[in-house]
Amino acid sequence: MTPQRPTMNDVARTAGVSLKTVSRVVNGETTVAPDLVARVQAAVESLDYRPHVGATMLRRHDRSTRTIGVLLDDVSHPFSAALHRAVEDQARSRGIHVLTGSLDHDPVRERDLAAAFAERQTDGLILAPSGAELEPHTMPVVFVDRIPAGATGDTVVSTNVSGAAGAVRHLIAHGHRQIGFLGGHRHLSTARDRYRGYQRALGRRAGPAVHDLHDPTEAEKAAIAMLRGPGAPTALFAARSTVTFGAVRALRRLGRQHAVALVGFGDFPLADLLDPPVTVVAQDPARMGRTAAEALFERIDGYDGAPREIRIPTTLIPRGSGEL
Amino acid sequence: MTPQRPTMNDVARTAGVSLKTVSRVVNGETTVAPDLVARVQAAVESLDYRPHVGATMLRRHDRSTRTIGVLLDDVSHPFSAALHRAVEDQARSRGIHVLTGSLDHDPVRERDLAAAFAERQTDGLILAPSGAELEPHTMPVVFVDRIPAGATGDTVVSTNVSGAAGAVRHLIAHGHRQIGFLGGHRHLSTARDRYRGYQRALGRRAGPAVHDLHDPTEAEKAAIAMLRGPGAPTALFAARSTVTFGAVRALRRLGRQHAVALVGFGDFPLADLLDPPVTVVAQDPARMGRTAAEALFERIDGYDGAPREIRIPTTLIPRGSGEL
DNA sequence: CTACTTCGAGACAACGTTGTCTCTCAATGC
DNA sequence: GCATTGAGAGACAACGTTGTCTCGAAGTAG
Repeated sequence: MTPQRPTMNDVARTAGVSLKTVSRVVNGETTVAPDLVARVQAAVESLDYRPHVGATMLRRHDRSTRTIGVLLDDVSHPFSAALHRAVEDQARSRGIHVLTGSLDHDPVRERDLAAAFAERQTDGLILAPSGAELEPHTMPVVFVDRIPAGATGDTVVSTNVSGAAGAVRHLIAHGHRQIGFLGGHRHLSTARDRYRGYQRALGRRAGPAVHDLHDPTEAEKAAIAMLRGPGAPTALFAARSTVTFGAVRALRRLGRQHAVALVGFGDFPLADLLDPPVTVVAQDPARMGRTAAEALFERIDGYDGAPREIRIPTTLIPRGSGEL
Repeated sequence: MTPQRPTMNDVARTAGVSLKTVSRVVNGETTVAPDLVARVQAAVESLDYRPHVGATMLRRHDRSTRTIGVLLDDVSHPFSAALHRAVEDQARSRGIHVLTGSLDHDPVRERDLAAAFAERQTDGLILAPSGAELEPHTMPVVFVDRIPAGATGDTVVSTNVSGAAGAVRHLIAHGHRQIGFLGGHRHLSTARDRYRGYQRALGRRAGPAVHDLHDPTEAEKAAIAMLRGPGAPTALFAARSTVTFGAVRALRRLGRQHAVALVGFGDFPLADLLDPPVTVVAQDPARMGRTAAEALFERIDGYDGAPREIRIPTTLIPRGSGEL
């Protein structure tokens, strides 16, 4: 037998008033006599009554759920986690709840979760797209970190091209001419843009490049091969933090961490405590999340302008590894 | 004028069938003639019809929302983030969505968010308690990481006492007799338990102790003071990872990172790349999240046994800093 | 003292969907 | 050829709540 939560009718009966009066009290209307209010509240307490959200939504014509969805690569990854947190803070200030999901770069998961959130009628979605064909939906969507392949909507990204170019120019300014590139999956716009920045800074002097590196282990192997190969670079540019970790390990392994320069894209905790401390182009995931949330709320509130592409600046943080 | 989503009635009209037939098709009942199914589906497509969740819930007597809440200290903190991710994975395998919230050790926020989730009728809650008085609620709750002050429910925690004791015994085994303790807020059960483990391992030989350290900066100051003070320890035990960061910085600042031993409670990325690599007692946040989610789902499914306290073992990972 | 206003509180319908009942029509068995 | 069955499809009520309408009582003005 199910516990059967009490309804307004039960409350009305125990309080000895009409159903509608309970409704009024529950909704804080002022047109109820004080003693009745007290009786109703007592009954609500004693029965532990809670309004049925479904019925309330139905009657109020309220399709808004005061909930948004956030779909990121992996909520346990520091970048995604910081972004998520910033979105949550923005949402909290508006009394809105946040549903989360990790996509792991899986297009199927992306499509399914986006559809599920649409189905559950979240009021909006913040999505780090990895190339899924999204079902068309009416709900507002803001893309973060990467530019989606097909769909249109507001997009919040780092200044990937100029950030990467700045990193490489920094290496050039420190005398490096042979600079290697280690990058992530090229089907993601971030990987492509950072490579473009690298190329832009170097022109025809572009050095050896390895793409589509997935995790630190792969990156470590690629870096070792590059440093042992012909035309070995004197400096490395690592286009994302997992690749940076692999590069750090590779240099350490070869005992060349003080001989080969390294600049990574994306800051990470303890970068300043490594030996040498790692120079990075820092992104600002918190600001990206905040900005994405603001854009989404504007859309939810009815703003209907053309899709915007908002670029969040990156910052070069010289720490030692890039100034060798 | 509101966009007004279409209802089943609209679909029925455009498909030229009865309301109920649409309901049957939408719910995948098999007692509908194939041509009607096709007509209805076409109408659903063309109108972009989606069932009204409120009405569905109402009619189905379905108070379940297939959603759980996860309230942790800070979803951008690696420990919370890993735990969150594990919960999410468990939930996904059951087709359940996850609402998140960061509490920042704020009891008001804890109470408010727990109440809000109860209000929105999540089916259950996973909570890292920090001492708020929770309103009584009917929804199942599983506590993680810390043991709540008042409320009762299943609890999933690390083996804090024995883990801390093991860390300290490890230092003792390496010849240390004067071991300092750096810990977090004592109103949290984790801080108290880890201190108890420290005391248990040392008995009356317990060394200097500083409690209630909040962030790396505070911890760094405290460690420096301790190492400069009278009876300076030859080894440090840092009871949480933010404190460990501060201790690492302090030793580095004093140039004593190869002279004073350090064991931290809680693993962190790149610990193995520092100099010296940091020995830790690793927790298993992913397993804690998985376990908590399993416990919660059992409760949601109706299990009604006495509250359980599940302890997830910790693992000592010697890396160098504790073997000086 | 009457007429008019105001205010509190209940009756009733409606929101969009699904469970149950009923009806029709065709297929089946004897 | 008639009764029986069953499957497909519609009519209707109901879920728990809120908007609207109504009604009675009390207050106010003339």
